[in-house]
Amino acid sequence: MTVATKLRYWLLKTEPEVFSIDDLKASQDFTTCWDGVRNYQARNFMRDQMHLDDRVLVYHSNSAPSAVVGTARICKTAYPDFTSWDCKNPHFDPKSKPENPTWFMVDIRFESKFSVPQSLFELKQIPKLEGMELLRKGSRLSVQPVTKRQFDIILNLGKPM
DNA sequence: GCCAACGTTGGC
DNA sequence: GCCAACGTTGGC
Repeated sequence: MTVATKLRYWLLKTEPEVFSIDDLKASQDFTTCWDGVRNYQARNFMRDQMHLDDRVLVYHSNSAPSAVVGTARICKTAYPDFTSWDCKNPHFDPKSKPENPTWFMVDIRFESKFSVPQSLFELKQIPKLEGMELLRKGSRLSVQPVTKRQFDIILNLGKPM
């Protein structure tokens, strides 16, 4: 029996001072583990809903300007975030144990960098993006689902190199 | 640096 | 279960 898996679309936030789209592009095999997510809703999206080859918008938060800067793909589905039980890691969480992990991560692979980064300010001007989670006031979720339509609008405007 | 909008913790 | 206090995120 074949299981039909629907391709999904996501937005992942990262602070470029910590890990940027250029860092992703420079990573071994263009790939990195998306560690350090410590929010249950974000974890649940990663653990329960991300499929192989799902598409990702990469967003630079806490930036000048904050913007969607490129795309990636999910290249490994959820597995335990081992940084959570490393007491020397800044994302250490004593309640997460190897035998019963609290936190999960996925791997993503660089796909494209935008020649025209799509700043938060610009995205807010686009009526068709109304309702997008990223644009909601006070939105802090670092792993967000986006619709295909939202993804395509931003991809087209971003003009991947 | 400020502060609004969260999510988490823990007393009760 | 309620909610105040606290810590964090992230725009500006």
